[in-house]
Amino acid sequence: MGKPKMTLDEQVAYLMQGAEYGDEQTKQAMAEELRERLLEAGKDQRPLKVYCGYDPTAPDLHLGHTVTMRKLRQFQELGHEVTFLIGDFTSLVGDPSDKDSLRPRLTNEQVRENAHTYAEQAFKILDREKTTIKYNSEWLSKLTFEDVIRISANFTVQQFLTRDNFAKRYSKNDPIYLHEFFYAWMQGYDAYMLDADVQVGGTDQLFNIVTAARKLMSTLGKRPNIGITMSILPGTDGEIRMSKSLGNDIPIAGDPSDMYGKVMSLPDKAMGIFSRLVTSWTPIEIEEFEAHIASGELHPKEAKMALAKEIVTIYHGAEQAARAEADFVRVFQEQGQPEEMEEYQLQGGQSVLELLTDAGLVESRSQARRLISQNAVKLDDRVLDDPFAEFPGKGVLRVGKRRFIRVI
RNA sequence: GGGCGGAUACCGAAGUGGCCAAACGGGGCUGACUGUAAAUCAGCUGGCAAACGCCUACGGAGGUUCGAAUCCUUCUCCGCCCA
Repeated sequence: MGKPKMTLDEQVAYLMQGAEYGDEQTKQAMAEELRERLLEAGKDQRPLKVYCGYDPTAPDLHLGHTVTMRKLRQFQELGHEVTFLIGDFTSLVGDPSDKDSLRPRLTNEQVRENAHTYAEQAFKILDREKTTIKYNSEWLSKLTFEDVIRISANFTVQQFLTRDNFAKRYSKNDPIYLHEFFYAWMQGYDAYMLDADVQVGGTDQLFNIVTAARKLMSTLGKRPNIGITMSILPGTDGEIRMSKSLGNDIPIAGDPSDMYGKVMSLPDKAMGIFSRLVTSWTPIEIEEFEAHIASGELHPKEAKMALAKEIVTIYHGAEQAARAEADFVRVFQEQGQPEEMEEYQLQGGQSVLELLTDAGLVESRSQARRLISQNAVKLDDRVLDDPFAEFPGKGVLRVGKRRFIRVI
């Protein structure tokens, strides 16, 4: 993979990068266990089996979704076997941390379709050739009630209540549904069926991976998997978990310039975590990156530009990334306009408001009015402040900071 | 099975008959400043309408009232207590 051979310790550092367990001891323990497993695998000349489960209900992928994919990718680079598990069965239950768990049940077709979208995006990061895609309904749907009871008898309610998410809700008298316990249960069973050496997930999966899965695996006579739980990527506000519904996400399918711009709008303090979670930089490179910023050698703006370029490159390629950067410089540093933009064919007699709506630059006429009254609409640097005036003519129309269209 | 409490906009959370498209905080957007950073300041944040306004919206369905997020009935869901 073009990466120089790493020593065992370097590998451990690389693979543990961005992992977070809430306490240092668990982290040390997991790192140590990973080290041993890597050593052993090396001796036996076998790759580790690594997997991460994905819920096929989220169709619009953003950078936050890619954190675990990056981690899988790193394992691939080091020659390990990766399974991209679609939780088609699990998604019927819904993750306890997911408030939206009452959403309508997806049809098999929708699941397949979402899974496909997911995988396609994932292959911008993962090596397609080295990735196995599986669906957990393959084994979960075959379990009998008897199987479930028998396995469940190895768990106590108290064990489940150690999960922070449950413990909190329990003490707050918020509902905890019985079936939610089975989310962790099923995840453990997946790990068992996949013979997983390593399971990757977000920190919100800590319990599922580290407690439930390990317990279930050892109960059923397998070696417990090692959990790599990744820090949660914050959104563009730099604080709160990236999420589409919070509006602070950076979609990965969108326009390269927009993506570049969104990264640039991150608070400086978020650069570290972004570099660790969503770039392909090595721990050493990241260390240098941060050291240079800290020492003042690298201006934070330059640093962020490098970060933005790196991230855009991953999804759109070097050429597009360079173009996005050039656009950014032109538009925001030199007050110019992007090199390329969509075009809109002017029709005679349209008002400013009509044009904005028709060109799809706004979500509603009300929003368009608001923007106009906020002086956010400009045609070639001239503010258009009357929504009902006839649209003046050809030129570059700009709405807010980043929406451009060429009116022809 | 019984008693009590609860369900509010993107999220959290006020509001207990008109002044409620709904306080406040977060998030988002816009403008100023700037490095599309932080900090700060100002504004906006359901839809339609040139406008008067109109429509949709406080879990669902009915009802009382000139008028309901607010009162009543009922249904769904949740929590607590008792059994």
